[in-house]
Amino acid sequence: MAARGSADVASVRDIVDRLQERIGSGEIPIGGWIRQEQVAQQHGVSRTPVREALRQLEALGVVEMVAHRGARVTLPSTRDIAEALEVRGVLEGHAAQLAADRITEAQLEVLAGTDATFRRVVVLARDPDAQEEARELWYRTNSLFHATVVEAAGNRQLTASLDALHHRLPRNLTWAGLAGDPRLLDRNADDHIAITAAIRAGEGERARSLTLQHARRAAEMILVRRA
Amino acid sequence: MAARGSADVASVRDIVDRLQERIGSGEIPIGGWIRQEQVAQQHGVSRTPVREALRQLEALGVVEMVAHRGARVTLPSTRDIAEALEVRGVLEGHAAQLAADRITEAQLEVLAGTDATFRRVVVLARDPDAQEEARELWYRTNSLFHATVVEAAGNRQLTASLDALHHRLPRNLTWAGLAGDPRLLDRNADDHIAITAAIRAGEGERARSLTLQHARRAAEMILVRRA
DNA sequence: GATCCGCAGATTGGATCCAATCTGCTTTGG
DNA sequence: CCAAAGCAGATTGGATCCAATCTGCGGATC
Repeated sequence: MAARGSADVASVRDIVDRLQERIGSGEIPIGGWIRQEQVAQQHGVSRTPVREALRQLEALGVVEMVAHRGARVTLPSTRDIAEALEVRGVLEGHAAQLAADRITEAQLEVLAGTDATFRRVVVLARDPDAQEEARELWYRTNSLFHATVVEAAGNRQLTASLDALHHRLPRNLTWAGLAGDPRLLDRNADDHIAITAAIRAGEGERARSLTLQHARRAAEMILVRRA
Repeated sequence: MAARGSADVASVRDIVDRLQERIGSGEIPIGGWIRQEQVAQQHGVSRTPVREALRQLEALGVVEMVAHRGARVTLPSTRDIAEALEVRGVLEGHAAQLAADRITEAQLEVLAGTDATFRRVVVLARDPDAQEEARELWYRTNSLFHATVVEAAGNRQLTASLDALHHRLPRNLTWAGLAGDPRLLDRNADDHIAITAAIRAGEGERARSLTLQHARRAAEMILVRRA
């Protein structure tokens, strides 16, 4: 059985997934170097499959490989982030539009649930001692909301394109912009609720434009924070 | 110097590019297997860098690797193609909308040139002996048109997302739908010209909806052809 | 005291080697 | 004559080995 970090003997796919997790969670910091030998030992394999995994991550835009120096987690520029969020808004907007026609009753239930949770987060975030809990809850809820809309759109290529974009962006970027300002958080909750309402009403065009606006507002907050 | 197929000693990046070319041009057929040893010899390297290149292509969705059997060029399903074309329409539609605000005079010149060439192709395609020439010219012109619009949009993430999508689709797919029907080809030329006009007039919303319609028509033709 | 040079250690890139697995053909049994 | 078993060749997956290169540090030089 597993004596090392995770499972004994791992496939390339496993290594890719594990590294994505560790990068996404911040365990491996943005701009940080990834040592092949270290990853190899953690997974109980030689460097060969690790190198292949790193090449996949390179193709996905998650890391960049520098000759004879190694792989480091891609550090997106402010421009990259702004552009990626714009594209994300476009794709999610389209997903929302499709969802308005195709969403199932069960998926609408899920959205109703996230709406309620977003409201709870607004309240929770007022407590200075619950910031970490609020962040975690908001992040999970936000992920669920967007994943549900995209799933309801029922277009796998759309899902794939959005996944690719997300992997190129640091996680919790939006929360960094929301944190500390109750008004922004409140508006964020309103955005989600309005999108749900438009989808439920079958108003695709409105769902699309609300989603695009929502993404652009998120982008603004993030860029202001970084400026 | 190079005694072998292309350049002597190639980097992983070179191998990726070369394989993409050979897949895109149809030299390696869809569904065909890629032999590591063969590619290695053609590039004057061992199988190690070839495997890394194949892993990148796998991450890009260009090939799929089957354990102990090898890499084969991805065979997209009809559904995959339909969905990818839908997403492409959305992204290019957005690009057209942005282009309407940002396009330069020089880029508009290029579009004027492609418009003229599209008209020439319509005429050329009436000659049964010039089919191959027409196909080639249409393909080059179409690529230039879309590349120019995306470039004018000035969003690198949008470009990257579209490139990723294109690599997942067989080349010359649209021509396969257009070929042999002068009415469709004529309409295709009209589409491009109308989009150019909307961009030139700065009417972003119209450019967007025309582009989306254009993509959907292309999708329809392709799917009818495959059905 | 600052700068340049060069060497030791660390790390990667790629070649080669071997075990595991798959394919297709041949053989064997019904 | 057909189906199942088995064997040989081909091919991949991964481990290991070695050369090339980069980094950081210490000493020589001005």
